Amino acid sequence: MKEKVAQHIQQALQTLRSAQSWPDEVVTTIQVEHTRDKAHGDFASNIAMTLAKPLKSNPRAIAQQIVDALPDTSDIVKVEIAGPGFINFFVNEESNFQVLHDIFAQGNNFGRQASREKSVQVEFVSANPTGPLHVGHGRGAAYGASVANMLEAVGYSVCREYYVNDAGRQMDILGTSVWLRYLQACGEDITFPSNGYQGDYIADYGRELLEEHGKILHHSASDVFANIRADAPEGDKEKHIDDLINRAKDLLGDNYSITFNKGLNAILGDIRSDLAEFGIEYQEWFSERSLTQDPDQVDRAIRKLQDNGFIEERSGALWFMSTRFGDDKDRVVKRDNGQTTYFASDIAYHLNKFERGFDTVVNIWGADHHGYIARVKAALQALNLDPEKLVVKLVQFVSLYRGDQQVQMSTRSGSFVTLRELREDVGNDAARFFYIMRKADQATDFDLELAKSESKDNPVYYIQYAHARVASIVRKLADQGETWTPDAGLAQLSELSHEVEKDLLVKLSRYPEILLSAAEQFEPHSLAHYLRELAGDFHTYYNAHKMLGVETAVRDARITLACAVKQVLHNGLTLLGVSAPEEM
RNA sequence: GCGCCCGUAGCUCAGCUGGAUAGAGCAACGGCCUUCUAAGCCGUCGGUCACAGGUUCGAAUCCUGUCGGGCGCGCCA
Repeated sequence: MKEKVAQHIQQALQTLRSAQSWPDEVVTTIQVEHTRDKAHGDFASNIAMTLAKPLKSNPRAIAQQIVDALPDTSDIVKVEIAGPGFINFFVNEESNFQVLHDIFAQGNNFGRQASREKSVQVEFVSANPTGPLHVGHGRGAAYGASVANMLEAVGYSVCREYYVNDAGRQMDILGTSVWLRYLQACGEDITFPSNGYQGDYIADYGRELLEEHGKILHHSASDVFANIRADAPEGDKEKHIDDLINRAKDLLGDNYSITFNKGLNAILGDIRSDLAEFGIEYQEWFSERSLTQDPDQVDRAIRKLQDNGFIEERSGALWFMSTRFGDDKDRVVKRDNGQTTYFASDIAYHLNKFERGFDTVVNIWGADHHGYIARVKAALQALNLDPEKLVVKLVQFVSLYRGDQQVQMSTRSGSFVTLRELREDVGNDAARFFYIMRKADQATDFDLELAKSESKDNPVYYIQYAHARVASIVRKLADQGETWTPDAGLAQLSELSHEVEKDLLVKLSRYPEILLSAAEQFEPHSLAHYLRELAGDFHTYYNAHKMLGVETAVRDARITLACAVKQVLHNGLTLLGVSAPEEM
């Protein structure tokens, strides 16, 4: 309907242009808005005001000209000029009912759009596989999954991807940590390094390693720690752990991969099942290590940068001159010891993404990564790729509260609340909803008590309750031996004449545009807010008007409206990964 | 110091890319269950949109500056 109004205005402008020879360069995008105040009709346009300046004329006079030139249509019953020059449109009552026909015709597809032949990749979570996901990752997971679902719903072909950082020093620290725990399980007396991974799960993997492989990885503590530089506080914890990593590689030889893979696979397996249980499925798990394996894409990316003239050698290391593209400082891609940096892998990874041909690449990163945006975009430009195709959405931190006490988190120390613990505590529905109900780029407090409370304070239950209430009405009707069908109801829509009913119809008709805008702006929170409002309008309706025990035509019409609300709540909640229960 | 996010009701937050008198929830207070789920509804109270300029028909929204808060600035990953 909004589009129709815009089209009418467009026609009027055409007419005026040809009749009065308005300058052709006077081209404005026609804005039509839903009015906030019913006195202003259903839709309003500010077109006359925006044209006032280029036409050097009074906005109200222009508005009058436009109104006079509007085509005749049955959709619009009244047009008014108001305020400084707004044109207000009053829509025919009947056209408000159209949305109900649409909802019943399209069902679960209502709000969805046909394929638009555009592909988008959404990469999210991508936490290092060095430990279980914690509550911070959960926000990225819920946000990324909702964004991906919404984009898919409005017609994009979506690839959900997890970038697995299975290379680099952190992974060696993990593998070595597992090995040391294994040695302890073998009975060796070992002081665990302060910089190793402390979590209990590492000790579990060590014991499992012993069960699975026996003593083939065993070496005496004295051999392991011979000539190892001291740990903190007397020594340097970084040097200490590096020495231990090298010792592990020396002593274990080819078997080093056993302990390395034990840690990687166990943790990655845990992450995958955690996310799957959270309702999140990926199309692609992209391994960082695969970039360096034949053919070496990291080297290739560096060579491309070199060919394009953006690599410089300084004191034995290779630097990418990202300052040429507005970055703060140049960045090392290959160290003087010949090892490539994490950033080099990232360049290769992004090159790979672009070569896969996505129309848009969306990276969802923790807010602490914002410094990377400039350098990655710089790299894309240096590779002759379009940095506009890369969209980086930052997800700010989550502070977890239990009551009024903040819960501290740290992966290394092992004292953190995992996503799994959170899910078990508050449930998947509350977790998914709470994570996305705030704008992603805003830090948020996650109140465990509130999420868990089955009370009116909790917005998840408020929305689900509205859904369950409709289901309950339909059940009740069936219990009474009565039947209702959408067709019967759709034939009686003229019975819907109350103001609340009209509000609900208008609200329902806005769902597709809310969804589209939420998807394209990457803002699931606006869908969440919409659902909250829709549920609220329904609760108001439910309390004001009876649906059962009234005359059949009225009953059928009202149940039809209620079921349409139920359908839209269901569609919206599904995209957010929240269940829509039939009863509560 | 530089960069990013932010500052809206007592609290937690929306505000649809510049529109008409600034919106929810919670908290506080007062009402509504012999009738479809009270996990609900109705009403009241509550704001100098951090501050100061600027842009224009019009600013919470855009620009500049100031103040205040959070985060990031490794040949780590």
